[in-house]
Amino acid sequence: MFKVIKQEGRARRGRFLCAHGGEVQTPVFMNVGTQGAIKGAVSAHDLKALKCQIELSNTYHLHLRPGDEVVRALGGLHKMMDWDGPILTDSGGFQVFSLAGLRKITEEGVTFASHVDGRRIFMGPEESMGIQSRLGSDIAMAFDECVENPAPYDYVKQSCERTVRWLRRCKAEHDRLNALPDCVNPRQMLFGINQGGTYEDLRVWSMQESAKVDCDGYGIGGLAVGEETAVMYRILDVTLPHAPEDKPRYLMGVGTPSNIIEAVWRGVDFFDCVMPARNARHGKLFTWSGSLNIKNEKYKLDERPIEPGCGCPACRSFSRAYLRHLFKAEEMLAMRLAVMHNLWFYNTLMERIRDALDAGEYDAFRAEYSRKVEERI
RNA sequence: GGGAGCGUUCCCGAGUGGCCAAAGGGGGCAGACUGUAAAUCUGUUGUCGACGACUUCGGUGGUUCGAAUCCACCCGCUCCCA
Repeated sequence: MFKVIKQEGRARRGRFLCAHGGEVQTPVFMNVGTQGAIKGAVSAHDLKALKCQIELSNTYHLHLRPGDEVVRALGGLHKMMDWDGPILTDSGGFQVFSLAGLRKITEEGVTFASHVDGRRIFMGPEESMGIQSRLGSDIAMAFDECVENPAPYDYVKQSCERTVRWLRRCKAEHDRLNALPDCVNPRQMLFGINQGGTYEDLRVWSMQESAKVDCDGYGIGGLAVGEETAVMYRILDVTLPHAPEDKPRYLMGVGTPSNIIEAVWRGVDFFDCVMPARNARHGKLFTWSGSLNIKNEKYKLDERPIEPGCGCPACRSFSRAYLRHLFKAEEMLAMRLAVMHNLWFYNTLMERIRDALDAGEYDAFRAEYSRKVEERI
């Protein structure tokens, strides 16, 4: 399923096999399409043109709309959105965090007030697995609690212990569902999730316990939720040595280009983040020499592409000045082009990370770009 | 020709004696955004040698301790009747 083909320090260059789309080259960035579409009017077909290897969707959102039974009736998520590559579904654990004002947590699971219509919905490990099974994704994420930061030690301890108990329930239910004769995707895999906030002992414990459950990969959750970047890196430093070597590690929801470069260095293989798409919608675009706000007045007459030499659909044809105009005029095309640029940038970033690892020059790559991509141009 | 209104800072538009450099939108300028309740949110937007000062509410003159607010005339615009 997963094979590390080259290693430099803790950084890994690998290959991962999925039911759909064949081999995934890692390190990889998964492009986020929460509701089965990338926000900004970008389709699965566009993702292909943007060098996307894996798409990510959300259990909670698709359960609310259109409903996982509807998706199943439509032949599963791949068929519905016409994407034949791998799909990872997030379990809804992040919504336990982001919809904090609208939920209640017990050992059984979490009761949410739907943000769509306010109705009560219950989701526990079994429910999340059931929904993800009906969606037919290639990778299901375990149902966890993404704890806010900061949070007291005692709460984080009890929460991450419960997340481990939930993982065992997820695993049992996942195996049962995959064996059913009418399973949408019987080759669906399951990733466990490490939690523990900013407490190193809890992180290590969580990783060790999760590793005892036979998962296809392990997510590192609950990071980049307000803590200092240095704290996130330290958690990766102390936690990843306890993750199984032969399974992929997925740093959930992270992050900036620099975060990714640094996390790869610490042994992470999978990433996802709303940042490239959301920032693009808001006019912040990434380049190899830093980020820029295309809405700024200084681009009014700038006839250069966002990034000279970039091969994305926006840069191949359009100027900064035109893109700025489209943003100012609130044309949909502005967001679409901007999102495509940022996703292309992220997917290209991963490509270059892989190339550097293949060449055994990752340390040099990291030294050159980790700081540079954070600058403001 | 007769009658009734209106003119506010880039725009629209509140304000009808002091608490008004003047509400609220829009527009402009800038910032934030990390497993997406986000095409969202925040700041700022008269000038300056700036915890104070100066200029501004069509124009001019007046009343008043004090005027965007009251009075007179003038300019411009709108509507109704002829």
